[in-house]
Amino acid sequence: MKPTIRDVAKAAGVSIATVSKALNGVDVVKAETKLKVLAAAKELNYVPNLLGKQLKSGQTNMLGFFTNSVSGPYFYALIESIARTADNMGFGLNVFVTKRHDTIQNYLFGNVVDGVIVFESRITGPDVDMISQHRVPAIFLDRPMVADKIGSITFNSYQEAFDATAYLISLGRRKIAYLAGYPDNYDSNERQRGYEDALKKYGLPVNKDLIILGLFEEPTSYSEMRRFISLHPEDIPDGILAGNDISAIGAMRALKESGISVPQEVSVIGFDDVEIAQYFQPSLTTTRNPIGRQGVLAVKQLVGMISNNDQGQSEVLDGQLVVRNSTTIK
Amino acid sequence: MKPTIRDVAKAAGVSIATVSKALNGVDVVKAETKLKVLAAAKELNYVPNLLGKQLKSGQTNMLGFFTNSVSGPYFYALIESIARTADNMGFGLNVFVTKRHDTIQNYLFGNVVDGVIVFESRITGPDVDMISQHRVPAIFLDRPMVADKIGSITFNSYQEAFDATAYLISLGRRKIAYLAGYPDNYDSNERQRGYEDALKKYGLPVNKDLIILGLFEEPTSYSEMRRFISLHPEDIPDGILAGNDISAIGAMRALKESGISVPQEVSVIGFDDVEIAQYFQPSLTTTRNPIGRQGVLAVKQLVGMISNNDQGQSEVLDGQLVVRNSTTIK
DNA sequence: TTGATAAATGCAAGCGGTTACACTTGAGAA
DNA sequence: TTCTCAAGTGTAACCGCTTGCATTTATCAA
Repeated sequence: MKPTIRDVAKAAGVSIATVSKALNGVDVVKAETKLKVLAAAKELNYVPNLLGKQLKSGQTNMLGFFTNSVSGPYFYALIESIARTADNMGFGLNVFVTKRHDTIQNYLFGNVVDGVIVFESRITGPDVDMISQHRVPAIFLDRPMVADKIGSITFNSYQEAFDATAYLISLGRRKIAYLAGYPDNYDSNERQRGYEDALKKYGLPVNKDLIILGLFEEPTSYSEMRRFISLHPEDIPDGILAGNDISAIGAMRALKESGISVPQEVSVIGFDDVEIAQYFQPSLTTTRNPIGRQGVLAVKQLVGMISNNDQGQSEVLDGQLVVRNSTTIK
Repeated sequence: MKPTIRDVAKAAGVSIATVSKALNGVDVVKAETKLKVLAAAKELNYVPNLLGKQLKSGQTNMLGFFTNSVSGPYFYALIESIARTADNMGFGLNVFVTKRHDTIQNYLFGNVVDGVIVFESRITGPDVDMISQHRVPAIFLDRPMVADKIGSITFNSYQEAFDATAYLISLGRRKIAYLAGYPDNYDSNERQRGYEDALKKYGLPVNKDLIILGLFEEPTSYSEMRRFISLHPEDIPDGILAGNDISAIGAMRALKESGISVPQEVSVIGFDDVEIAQYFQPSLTTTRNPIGRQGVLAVKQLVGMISNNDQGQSEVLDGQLVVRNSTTIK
């Protein structure tokens, strides 16, 4: 059986209280005793049961990451930075990809994490109320939000889309499509809003037929793009603003297969600047979103709320257009 | 304060034992009482503290995933399938990306997970002994391994590399380079062994100069490939077996920049068939490794060990060559 | 009505730790 | 020698839950 603190106490010939103090560096134990305890612990390969510790202390030193998906390069860049930062700050990371709402609740409020990072559209209003009520510090990544012990780190999607669209227009593109993401996704909608406002600003018509539903995924973007091309063979746009990079890649594949040249006939812009964007042929013009920074800031703000009782705040990160070879002047 | 089982008991006018039984479906409680308890629990927004539960029951219903990296498309495909399968089987997932060895030990043996999936070269012999001793069920993904309550799910890297190399030879390629991964990585070494054995089998020389260190990463593969080209401009290989897909992509980028055509002058084969391989231009010939299946099987075997006391076993998955446009006959 | 039996419920121990507080010990002062 | 006090150690309560077993209540036959 796994040794407990009692086994160590017995082996060292002291009480469990002394073992606890010796092991946790509470410096009231005599140096000699401490050595005895340490030796006994090592001898038995003792590793403390964290559950006992956590139950007693009310802290788990664990962060939760709740998400509805973990697929796509955006997410792995995000998880990477969250996991690494959490580790650096002395926290472990729990990743929950469940779709079951009751499971989410159980983990969210089951004292299994000290705080949560949320990218999960199924966590809605009532849940947020519960989060407040249970006083679980939370950071939202998929929408701006601020309340007691609740904050957010989001991108400036509206402005980025506005600028990217304006850039396409400056290249002489006049018929620009938007490849939308999930219908109720905040970023996708903000990007669409920025796209439409830019069109208006420069006197171009806003045409709902040019909104294509790519759902942030390659296959969908590819097939919807193909469908669009076959439906309007004479009426191809000369610019595409894709909801994210992988979506842009799907669109470009469809264009290529239809013999339409990128960037000459159609210029394409993505979002995020995920790793593959620069390696792709043609390399992708995109808005670089500081994904890694989003993860870092999320963890830092969260840990601040947990450890220093900080207030939550809504931070908005600016992206930056990176011009590569998928866009050119018309 | 967060309500506890005592609060619910008080509100429902019963004992905590009854609350526990009512809430956990132990069907000895009277229907009427159960209703009262459920109502009180809902009224108070009661969510049980999982730590108490876990400490008492000795089960956490959590799986741990220990890895040294989470970057690259291989890992996110893996995490995705692990997380999803774990969820389907009623387990949560803890992801540990820490480099700190003592942290690994604390989490690994701190009763915070019921079993672990390991892709982490820093977990070596002594740790494995500890794992056995602490009786933590474990699955290794980065090396074959079998012992009591320890199993593995790996790829048939040797055979896959042998076949891929043989395929390049069948296309008339005679000077084939191997773009190696991490030096002490099992898969990378197995692939190299298969590559070398195929060369020997078909009477081609094995030349250590043709082993290029790509480290499984795009930038390294790109720069090492460039370096190779500039050092031996007259002596470019006509085939490249890359340690993984992203590495192949790096090599192709370098070749393209040097004006060397793929697949005509140099044919390139990757490993894994990650999502991007099919979308890339030229689309990548590669060995499809069932990454998703690796994750699924890992979780299933692990849960079998946890719940049914199954024996650990070493499962080896076969890959399959997928021919696309990065290879052609010479 | 009473007793036997079954159905519900409650008491209390215990999971493995931490920690307030009480206790023991020994050194130095009176 | 006796007292005081600091240093070191130990006792026991507690964190929130589950569960074996004792106890209470309900049911029904005699």
